[in-house]
Amino acid sequence: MISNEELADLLFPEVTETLEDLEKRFPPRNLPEGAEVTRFAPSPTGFLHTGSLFTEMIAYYVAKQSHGVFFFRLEDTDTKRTIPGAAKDLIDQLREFNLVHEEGYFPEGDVGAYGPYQQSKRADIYKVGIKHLLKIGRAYPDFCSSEDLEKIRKAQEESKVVPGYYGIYARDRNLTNDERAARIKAGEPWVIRFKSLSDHDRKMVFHDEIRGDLEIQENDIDVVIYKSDGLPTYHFAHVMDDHFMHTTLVSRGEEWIPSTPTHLELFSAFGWKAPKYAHLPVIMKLDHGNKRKLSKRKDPEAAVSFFLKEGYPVEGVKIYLMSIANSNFEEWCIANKKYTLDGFTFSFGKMSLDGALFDLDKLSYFSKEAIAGMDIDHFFAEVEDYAKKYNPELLARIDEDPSYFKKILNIERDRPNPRKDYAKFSDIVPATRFFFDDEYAKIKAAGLPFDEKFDKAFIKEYLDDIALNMAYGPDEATWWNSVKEISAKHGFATVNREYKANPEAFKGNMAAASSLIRVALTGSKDSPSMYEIISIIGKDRVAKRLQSALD
RNA sequence: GGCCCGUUGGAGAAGCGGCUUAACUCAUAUCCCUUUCAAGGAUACAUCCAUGGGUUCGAAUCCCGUACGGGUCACCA
Repeated sequence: MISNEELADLLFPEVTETLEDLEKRFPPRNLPEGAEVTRFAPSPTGFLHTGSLFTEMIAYYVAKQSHGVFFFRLEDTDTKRTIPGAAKDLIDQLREFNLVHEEGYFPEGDVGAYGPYQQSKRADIYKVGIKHLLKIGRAYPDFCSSEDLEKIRKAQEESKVVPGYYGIYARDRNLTNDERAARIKAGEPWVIRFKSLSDHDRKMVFHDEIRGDLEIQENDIDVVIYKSDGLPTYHFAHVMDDHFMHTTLVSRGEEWIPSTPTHLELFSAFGWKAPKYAHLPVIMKLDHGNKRKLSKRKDPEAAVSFFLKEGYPVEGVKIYLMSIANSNFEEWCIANKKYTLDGFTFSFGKMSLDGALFDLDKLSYFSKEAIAGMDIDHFFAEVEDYAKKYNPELLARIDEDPSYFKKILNIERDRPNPRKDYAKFSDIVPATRFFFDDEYAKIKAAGLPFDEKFDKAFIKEYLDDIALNMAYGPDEATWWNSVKEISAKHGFATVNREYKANPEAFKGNMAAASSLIRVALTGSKDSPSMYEIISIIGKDRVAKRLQSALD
């Protein structure tokens, strides 16, 4: 009769380390009371999802505000789905968001004492745990092929019982060790399953930091914990890693709630204390009246790269996500008169339970606030950085004359209520075209939208007068007064009250007059402060545009 | 289908048995300011908290059923 120990040795002859050895290798962290150790543990299976960024950000802030540790672990146990380069992209994007970990996996190499931080490199560690479970009789080899499992599932469907590998359906659960040994020696392929002692008819309660006490049916399915490719499944890797990396709080998507009982049973089989759990709501999207998960395929905003490419300021995106995470955040911002994450304390208790709909309008609002809150040097640096990475057209414009461009960006910013017309950096390109003579020529060629009630000869006469005789400085009031004076000569009312009282007596009011100048200058009826525009473009070019507008 | 989670205006939400005539923010609309636009200021926008019962002197708030939405039942995470 073969014992559990002998069976374990037969399965893993190369494993000589014990759990105690691992405990020594990964001693407890020396952290102050109340410090949380959190992590972000994505799979390198694609781009960084907006929901992942949300999860990541929360884990990051929970660790930071408790003076704990935030680390990054690469969950690459699914070798089939792993995409080369995805891990690097993930981290590059986290860098852009200033949410990089100081401990964990990096493409250039791990940082930290609890690694490796890449699960595919932890196979020897997992084997120690598997062997331990084998020895204490809480795990066993299973020889079912995928066809066998399919057959079991079919039978269960027909008899309308809960599908899964459990109870009488767990075919190889009650094999004798002698049988197991014989089949292993015969070279049959196997996986290792966890022997669950739970009862499906019983309920267990666990505490969730967001949802409170959750009552869930126990999980009596014997889950696979060690795959035939020599790597563990998520369930097992999570338990081993978060134990030896001393994670105190696991924040993850709510899709993990149903498997938490399994994880908890795994922890207790080892005799370990489980971490706290916070199951986060998923960000949703409204689709034809129905809520659904933000989808990689259908929604561009599901990819974090979308925000980066469009040029949403990262602060704006983060502020927006925080406003979804904690409902009191916005009020905090208003009370503090600034839109920033600095100094705000995130709390799980203030999280809503169901998934928020992603709202681009609100993101735009926060992004405008974020941009308006930057000083001009910071703003310019951000725009330049964005242009270099994502927008060659914009970059070319900046490079033509950086100081000119900076002046353009600074229009109506130097004031208590700065202009808020840019929600994202890509908005800058169309909004600033007219400042460049080549672009202005194109706008003009397409036709300047002068008010049709004025005939061309009149407009020309008026604009010539303005070009030659208006004051180009030294301040806005002087300039505007001169414009009014000239306009009056051409029959415009300088006092709107007078115009309203007797519209027939005038060519129009100052709105109409200034509109002629604005259209000639910018090609549009809408623009920011004309005085600032004139100051930036300069007297000569302004005069030229005004005088040739009707050509 | 079983199990789990959820349901307050177009959106994010506050609310934790009487203080609610349901905060606050975005969006939308109107008005004001104004040389246009953006911003800013003001006002409007849920007769009611998915729904049906119940508990209570009193319910958005507690209990039960129903509906709807989401999640989960892999050698994926």
